[in-house]
Amino acid sequence: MYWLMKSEPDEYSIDDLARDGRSSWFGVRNYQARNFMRDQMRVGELAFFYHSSCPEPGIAGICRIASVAKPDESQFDPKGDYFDPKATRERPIWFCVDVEFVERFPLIPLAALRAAPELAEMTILKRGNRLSITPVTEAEWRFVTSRLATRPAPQPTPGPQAKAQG
DNA sequence: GCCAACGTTGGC
DNA sequence: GCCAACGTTGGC
Repeated sequence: MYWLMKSEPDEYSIDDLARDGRSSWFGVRNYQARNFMRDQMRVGELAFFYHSSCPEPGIAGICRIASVAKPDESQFDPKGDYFDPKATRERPIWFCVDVEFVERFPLIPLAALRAAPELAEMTILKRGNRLSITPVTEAEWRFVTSRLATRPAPQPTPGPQAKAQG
C-alpha cells in the first residue's frame, strides 16, 4: 500500500527528515489515522510527505515506513503537547510508526494536485478531508511520481570522446 | 444511542 | 483571521 502523511513544516519538514534520516511519527491523535498506522502499515511501504498548514501546502517528498506501530511515547508525557491523561503504559491509546527519508523533490503544490483529473478521487483532495494519514492508490502514486515530481536531470556521463578534448 | 455544543483542521 | 467540515464530548 501507499500512503500520504501530513506534517506542518514548522513542526517537522521533509528537510528535518532528510537531516535526521529517520524519525518517529508521533503526535497523531485521530483514531482513523492511528488505525491506519497500527493495522495497515507495513515496513517498507512508501508514503508521500505532505506539508500542510503553511504558505505552500503540497507534496514535498517521499518517506518509507521503517517500523511497525508502537506506543506513542508522547501520550505519557504530562508536560508535552500530546499528553493523554486517559492513556497508561498498560493500555496505550496512541501508536506511531517510524519513517525514514527516501527522497525530496521540488514541492508539488496542492493546486497542481487539484489540477490533475487523474487525481480527482485522491482522498486528500476530497472536500472536508482532514485526515493526516490517508492511503494512496497505486495509480495515484504512479501519476504523482512519474508526472508531477520533477527531479534533477541525471548527471551527463562523459563519453569516451570527452577526455580527448585538449 | 442521540445529538447539540464545542474543538480542531487546514486552505484561503 | 475566517470559516467549512468533520471529530469528540458529555448530558440525557
